[in-house]
Amino acid sequence: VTGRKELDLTGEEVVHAAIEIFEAEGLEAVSMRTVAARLGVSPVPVYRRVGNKEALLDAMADHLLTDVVPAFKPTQGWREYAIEWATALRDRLGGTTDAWLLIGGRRSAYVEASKPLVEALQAGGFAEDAAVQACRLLIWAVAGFVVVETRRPKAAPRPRKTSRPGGSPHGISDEEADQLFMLHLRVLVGGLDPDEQQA
Amino acid sequence: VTGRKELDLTGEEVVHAAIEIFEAEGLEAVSMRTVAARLGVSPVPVYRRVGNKEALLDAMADHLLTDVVPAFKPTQGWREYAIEWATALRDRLGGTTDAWLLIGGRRSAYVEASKPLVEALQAGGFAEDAAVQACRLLIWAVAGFVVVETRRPKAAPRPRKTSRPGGSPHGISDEEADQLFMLHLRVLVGGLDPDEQQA
DNA sequence: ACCTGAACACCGTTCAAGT
DNA sequence: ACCTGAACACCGTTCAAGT
Repeated sequence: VTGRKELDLTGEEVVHAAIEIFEAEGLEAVSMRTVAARLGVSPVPVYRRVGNKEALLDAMADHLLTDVVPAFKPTQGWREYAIEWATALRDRLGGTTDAWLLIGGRRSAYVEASKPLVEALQAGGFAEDAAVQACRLLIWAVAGFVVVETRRPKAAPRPRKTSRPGGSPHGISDEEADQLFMLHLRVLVGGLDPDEQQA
Repeated sequence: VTGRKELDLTGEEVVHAAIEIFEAEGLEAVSMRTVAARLGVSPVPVYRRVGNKEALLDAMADHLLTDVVPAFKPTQGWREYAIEWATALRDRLGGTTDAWLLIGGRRSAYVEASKPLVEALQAGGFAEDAAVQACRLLIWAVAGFVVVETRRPKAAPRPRKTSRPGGSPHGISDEEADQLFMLHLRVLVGGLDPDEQQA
């Protein structure tokens, strides 16, 4: 076996520090320099552990979706579990102000969280590919809700035109959005059928 | 009437220049400085027209969703139109590499594009609030697809770990994703009903 | 070997002149 | 009035010393 060098700074620690900054101050406060500063080192060791900022964001996205979905209890039906699963995912992504910025375009981040749902669907009679497809549909539903409904934090420093006419005539409130999300899930889950070959 | 000063640089021109850079080189190439340079001026006039970068991105998002959806032809049913509408929106958002970055969190950008669909749904028997809700569901479906399936451009400069195990065991191909998007729309549209009070 | 300090080429934004 | 040049406080990233 090769000897493992003893390091006082691990990649884990770097990601952890980045997540702390992210949860406290939002994604734009996360920089290679602020992460390094929080760890009390220069930027160089951070680069040595995580490679570059893109890789750090990848790792943060993975971390964010670790252990978020509930376990599948065989006593419950797959439809019930699918709704629980999607709601847990939404709560996680909607809970942090700009989690969607971190998660968008990083399909691989969903892989771990998907596994219990895919298994539950297979237990419910879905073929493997159909289960994967159904899971993807639910991911889209969650991601769409989060990306559209999560407002980005603002600073409002110099608005040239105070209010555009027609600014939000078709808006809905937060509680309505919540109920509507549940409706979306019910329509989607209700429309899925293990016995129907899809796509 | 107050006299209108004659200007050789308008807010329109600024947004147009920004959109050109965005479509050619992606969102990260759009900076107040690159936009100014393309217009042959210093950053200051750009700030004078659009306020700040956040406001420029808002205007770009509005611009991106202008005139993208087809008109509703009364000969067609609302279900058919809803699918056409969502597909047009998806093509627009998926066509530019990181349009979702621009569109995420900016609910107001969807308002104009939503109007024809809301009208079509009302013509199909939906009450106004039910039509707005159904439209929102479709926006989520489109946004979710785009935000998850659109890969971000990469540079791959210094990957510390070449491949994580379990990288994408549950991935699907692009064509599958397209067909799956259509399935998503059919399930969603099929589940909508003007006569059912929802939410 | 691994760190720090300094540097390079950028950002968003604003200030003090210039015309 | 509106521009430009320069500046401030940041970025991501890398280089040349230092230990």
